[in-house]
Amino acid sequence: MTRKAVAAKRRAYHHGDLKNALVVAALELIATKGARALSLREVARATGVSHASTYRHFPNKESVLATIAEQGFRELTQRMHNAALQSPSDPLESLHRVGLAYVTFGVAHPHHLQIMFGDLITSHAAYPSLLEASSAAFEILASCVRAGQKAGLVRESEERLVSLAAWSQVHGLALLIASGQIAPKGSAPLQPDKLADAVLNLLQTGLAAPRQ
Amino acid sequence: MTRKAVAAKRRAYHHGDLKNALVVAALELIATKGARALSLREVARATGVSHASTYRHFPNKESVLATIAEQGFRELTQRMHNAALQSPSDPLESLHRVGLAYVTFGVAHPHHLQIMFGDLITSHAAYPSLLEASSAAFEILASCVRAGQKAGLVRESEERLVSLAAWSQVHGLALLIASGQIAPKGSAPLQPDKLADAVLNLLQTGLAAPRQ
DNA sequence: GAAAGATGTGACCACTGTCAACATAGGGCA
DNA sequence: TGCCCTATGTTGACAGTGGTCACATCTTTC
Repeated sequence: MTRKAVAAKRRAYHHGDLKNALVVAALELIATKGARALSLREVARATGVSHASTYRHFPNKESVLATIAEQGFRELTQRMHNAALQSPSDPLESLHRVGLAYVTFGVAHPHHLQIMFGDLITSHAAYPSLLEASSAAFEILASCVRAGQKAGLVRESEERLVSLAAWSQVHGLALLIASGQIAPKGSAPLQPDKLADAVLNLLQTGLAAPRQ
Repeated sequence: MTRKAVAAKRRAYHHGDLKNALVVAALELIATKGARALSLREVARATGVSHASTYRHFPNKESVLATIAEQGFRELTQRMHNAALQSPSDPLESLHRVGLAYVTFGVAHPHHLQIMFGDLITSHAAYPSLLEASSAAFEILASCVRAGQKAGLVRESEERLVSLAAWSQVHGLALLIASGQIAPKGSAPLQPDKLADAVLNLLQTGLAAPRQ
């Protein structure tokens, strides 16, 4: 039997690698109907499998959400990493690009963001690999800050504080945009990326007016 | 019959003002078991009332959450308002205090924050009074920014952008703290308010190192 | 080829949000 | 006073959910 035939057989075997199939189906449903509306039974139905089979691959619903969150963090990390690479010689520019990448991700995948940061997952600590994935994302940003400090371009306060400030800035912006909580008064709907660009500039230079 | 007696009678009538009682019970449950775990039936049980009675006062579960979110925004507004009043002559200081108040609220009521900004409420637009309450909160911050600009202490970019930057900064920080997503590597658990203080200072002065 | 283990299934449980039919208490009107 | 109407609360039902269990079926291994 050729390797291909074996693979085909394994695929046919009671349903192929169900675990992945389930996650994929879940992602699809989430993208259309939102994270909160997700039901394991519907995922199973969409995959053409009985609802109980899910429990052969995940201990419970939360753990499939954790898997999805983890994937989200990994993609986010990837995007931020790529962004940082684009201007290796200019840490401030890197920081800016990384922030943009974060916001862009959030705008593109608002539901994913909800799973990653909402309260659907009771305790992230219960999923070590999830924790690790989210740390990796944070680490990208932190390393940009460190590089900037080494180059004398970023303020010399404790690195963790500076990173945290940058993180919460982009995090807050992404969430506000993703949850549609923007533009209180009737105003031209600014493009998210222009908005992010402007806010990130302010993050760099500060809100206070420059002293004359 | 005195007005008091009438009120007392109305209170006794079939259960007093159930609507409020339900909201109070819901808040209590949320504070202990989290927003996601809330069930209308449990709320009814805690109030000592049949499970369907809720539907005499709210069209559905989401609308009781919307009521709670609205209350949250009103309290948040109150807190920010008080904070701003504490240093009426110094807009930058006001801004700082308002930000602190926001974060403090989030730390004190993380579950409330989830209801206000999470995806439990599908569309805020469906609840005009909720929308109004959240705008009021934002408006406090915006007015601080305006005052600062008038005094020449805050950067003269478009006011909405500056407000948005400030908003997303405190919002992001509050959410990160509230969701326990802080301090990636084993490190001294900084006090949330000290953290907020430092981050808000950075917001004022910017991340970039001052030019020599 | 048989035993052992992994994977999928159907029946079942307790629970939920929501609805419709019914019960009851009070306010307004004769 | 007595009666009806309406607002409020109750009971019972329905469909859908997360989760568990004993059982069936396929694969691997010896």
